Amino acid sequence: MNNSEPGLSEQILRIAKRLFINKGYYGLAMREISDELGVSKAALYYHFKDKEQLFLAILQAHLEEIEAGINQIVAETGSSAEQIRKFVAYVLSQPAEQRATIRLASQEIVHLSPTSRKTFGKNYQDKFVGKIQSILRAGMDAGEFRGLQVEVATWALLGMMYPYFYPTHTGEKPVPNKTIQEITDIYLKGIKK
Amino acid sequence: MNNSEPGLSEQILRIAKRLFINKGYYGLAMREISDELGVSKAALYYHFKDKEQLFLAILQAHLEEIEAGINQIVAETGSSAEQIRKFVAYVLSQPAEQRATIRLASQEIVHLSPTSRKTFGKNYQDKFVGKIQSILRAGMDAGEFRGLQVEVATWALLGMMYPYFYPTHTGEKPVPNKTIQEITDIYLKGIKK
DNA sequence: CCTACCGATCGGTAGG
DNA sequence: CCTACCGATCGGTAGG
Repeated sequence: MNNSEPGLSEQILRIAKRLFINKGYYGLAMREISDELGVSKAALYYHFKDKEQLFLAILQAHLEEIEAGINQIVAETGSSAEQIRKFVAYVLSQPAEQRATIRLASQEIVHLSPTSRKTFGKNYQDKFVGKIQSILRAGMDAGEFRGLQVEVATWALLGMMYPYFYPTHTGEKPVPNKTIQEITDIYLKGIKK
Repeated sequence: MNNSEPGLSEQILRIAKRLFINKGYYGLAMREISDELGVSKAALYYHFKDKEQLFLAILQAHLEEIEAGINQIVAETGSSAEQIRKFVAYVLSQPAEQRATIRLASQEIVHLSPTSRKTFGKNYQDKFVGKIQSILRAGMDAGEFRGLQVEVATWALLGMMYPYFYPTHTGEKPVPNKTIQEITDIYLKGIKK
């Protein structure tokens, strides 16, 4: 028999994601999640081994979403500059909570166990940062961009988007198109030959 | 009689700063600070009302240091582009711990009481973000930079430096001069007319 | 009475 | 999945 209900695991992930974003890893008690869901705290531990694994599941799901987005852009789009433009638009057009999840990851991984940190760090590099590096490297090889240190160029781009990953910065409102365009213009103008 | 000893208050601030950077606001127990200093935990509460006030004192001191640095640059330097160049060099040439303090502030203020958050937020704007805004606005008015949204241009600059505020990113090593130069080049090329 | 603390313990809460 | 709990540790404060 198919279960048409949302499934508690998914509900936990959804609520916990919102709460982790607003309160941080240590700032959120497991109790708050169960209370909002109207279940016991022990119920959370039935679906997730511990707090760390719940947190990682949230980050992992988000990482795979982003990876899919980037892969699609790279597959569909022509020039490296156009790929960068699409990438920035894609990320900054996400709802505030999705944007905040990227910040959550880079901000709170220090609080995880060395093993989890290493595993997630590798995924973060493979599915996200590395993809951007590849786009930039291709653009440099093609003579589209200047010959910069690829890592420096990568982090310059990610850094420019970072302020919009803070809920306090934009509130719950979407990033205006004009802002997205100006950010992209500054960056591309800055790295183009 | 002058007291030539360092003074416990200053020692607390120094140690706590390093620990807050590595463990975050909730991740650091007051006990850990007192243990490293070889004093009792109660001694901390003699010098600082509570954990929040200790944390704020650290951020406040750092903010005033940065403000002084920016003020000096603005006073000494000619063109807006040159001021930006000096500002980036000044911030990224700081030791890793100093760089990490800026990240600490923007990352952990959410965990403070609304009153503290508001007060510090105003100072952060007045002594740091607002100063950069002024430089960029002056550069735009003088026709040195393109006509961009000043806030967008400000956060693009701060964002580009942000990755170097993470200890994990550069380790304890200083930011290489070549990297500082490339970051500045990308940004200035991007906003110049 | 003051300063600069200490040893011990308070009420609550964390993850499990 | 729940009720009923645990070991430990948290920030903060008592008297002296």
